[in-house]
Amino acid sequence: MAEEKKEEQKPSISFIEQFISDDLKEGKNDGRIHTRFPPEPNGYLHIGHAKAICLDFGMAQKYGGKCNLRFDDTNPIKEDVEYVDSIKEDIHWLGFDWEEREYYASDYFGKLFDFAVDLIKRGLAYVDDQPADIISSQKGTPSQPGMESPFRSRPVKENLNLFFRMNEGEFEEGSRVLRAKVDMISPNMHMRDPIIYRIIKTPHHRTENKWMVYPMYDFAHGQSDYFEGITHSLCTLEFEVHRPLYDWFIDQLKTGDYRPRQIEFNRLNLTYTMMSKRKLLELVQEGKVNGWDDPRMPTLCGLRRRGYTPESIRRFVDLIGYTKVEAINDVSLLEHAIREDLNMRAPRVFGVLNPLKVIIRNYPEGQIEEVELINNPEDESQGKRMVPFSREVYIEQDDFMENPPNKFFRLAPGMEVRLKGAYIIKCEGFKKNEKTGAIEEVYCTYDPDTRSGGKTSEKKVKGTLHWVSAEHAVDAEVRLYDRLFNHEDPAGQKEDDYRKLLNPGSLKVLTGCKVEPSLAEAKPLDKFQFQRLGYFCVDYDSKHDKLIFNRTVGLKDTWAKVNK
RNA sequence: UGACCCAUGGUGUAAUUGGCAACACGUCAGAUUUUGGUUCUGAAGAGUCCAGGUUCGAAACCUGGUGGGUCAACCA
Repeated sequence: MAEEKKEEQKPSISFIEQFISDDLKEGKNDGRIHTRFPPEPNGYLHIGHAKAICLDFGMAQKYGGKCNLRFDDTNPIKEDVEYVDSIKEDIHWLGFDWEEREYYASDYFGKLFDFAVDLIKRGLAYVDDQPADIISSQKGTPSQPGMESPFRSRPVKENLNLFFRMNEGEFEEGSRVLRAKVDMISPNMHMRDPIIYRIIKTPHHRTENKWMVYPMYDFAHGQSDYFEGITHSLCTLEFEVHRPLYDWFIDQLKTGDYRPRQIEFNRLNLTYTMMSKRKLLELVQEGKVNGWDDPRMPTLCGLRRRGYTPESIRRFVDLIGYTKVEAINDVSLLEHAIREDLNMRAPRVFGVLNPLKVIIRNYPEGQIEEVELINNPEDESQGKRMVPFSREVYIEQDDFMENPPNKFFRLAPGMEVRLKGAYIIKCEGFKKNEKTGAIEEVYCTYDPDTRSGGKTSEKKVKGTLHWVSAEHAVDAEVRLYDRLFNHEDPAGQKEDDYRKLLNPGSLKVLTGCKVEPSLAEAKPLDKFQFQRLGYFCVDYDSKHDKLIFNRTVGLKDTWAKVNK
């Protein structure tokens, strides 16, 4: 029949992918695509980097090209192998691989030095003896042109001599720099005779003491791309104004038609957190969080420890897209991505965070039944498990109210609920601490005919609770995480110290939680859904006799919403 | 007294390149449910920053505004 079939929504591609596929169609670079991910090894990767990684590796993958990993290690003062290792680990964890193409800007120090010498010889670079503040003031401002350095027309021979001696270690750090001779009155500040080499005597983590002069990032980055045959240099928006300078360098360097094409895209920003490496480092150093992998951190290692999967992060990145608009993405979209993933994968278990003892008075003392529970209703292949049931069980404190409001489908005096997978129980009474008002125990009876799966288990009740048999329960610590900052955009608040915006309640540690016995052997990073509560992940600190769970994210809770 | 970039529901993105503004998240209803989860159905919410212009037709092209961002490290 002529059924009007819905037009399959063609997945739209980003403007970057559009450029790439156009270039490919036009046969540029012999139809080759080669990208690179160029981190500086001076900190841990965060989810913002994940956005770049997914693009760099993703485009190469999709169009049959390659993606290099290149460490932009041009500043030995800030960089360290510790970071090199963590960066490699995080990229692999995310699901990408650079094969044997692990490069370093420091691999090109020789070539870069030769290029600098070449520029000097061609009268396109000179040694400036002035101190930093003078050079800086001569640069002018964005709205005022700069002034030429008195050393700008120094003879080639003298420049050469000085530059070599700079590298011999003959001069103090800061006493001289090498500058490219471009244009001091350019409206683009980056073109005003940028410094391209400076003296640094701190040993480099890879080249050690071989060099006394180091190229600036701007003098290393574009050329490194060129040396590696990169076709598409994808980077974030703030490098847009650097592009003319990179082009200028490549113009001096290139011998044929080939040149990398730089395309800029927007950074990833997330509500209630920040991506500034410097500020994240401060949070770590000042003990505001417990290390780079604190589950509240937006770092990849933090998210990993929190229980996020690489799939969920890739999915999230895919959802937010790449544009030139500076955007702030709602964390709820990230949370949606991890829920969506874990819903399919995480086995369901019973865990009681704030235990309240229920005594089933008509259940035989000493009797234990094993009840069968489905591990994951979304995935039959995950099978079933047996969970012990007995006369005394723990339920959640929130699941009992002495004076319940309307539509409270849980336990209250005279009300019936099902203990999931077991029986329907009815509340006959409770013990209350008269001083504190705390409910200490709840007394119930059960209906033996209502066992789940049994013939008469058709009986309907409004509420179903999770539970853990008191005698079989395993103790656990549970760490509940909330947003790190109270403000949606803590980094955007210019005046205020971002530390004042920290959420004091971002970590709550619960002890004495009760979880079902099947969890006793859970290993770090194992993920579960604590039924009716959320997704939880075993922490690295967890031990066989001291289980620790991190809450990745709560389940959607419409009851909490109406109850507000 | 500058240069460059940007502007589409609350948020993030689309709109096959000039042809009925769509999707996701979020929100709100309802159905299903032995998870107040999931799933399913539906709804509200922008007329595309503003003003002109080109065109039969503009979110898109042009001009001028407005608003936001980036650029003045011997950082990357």
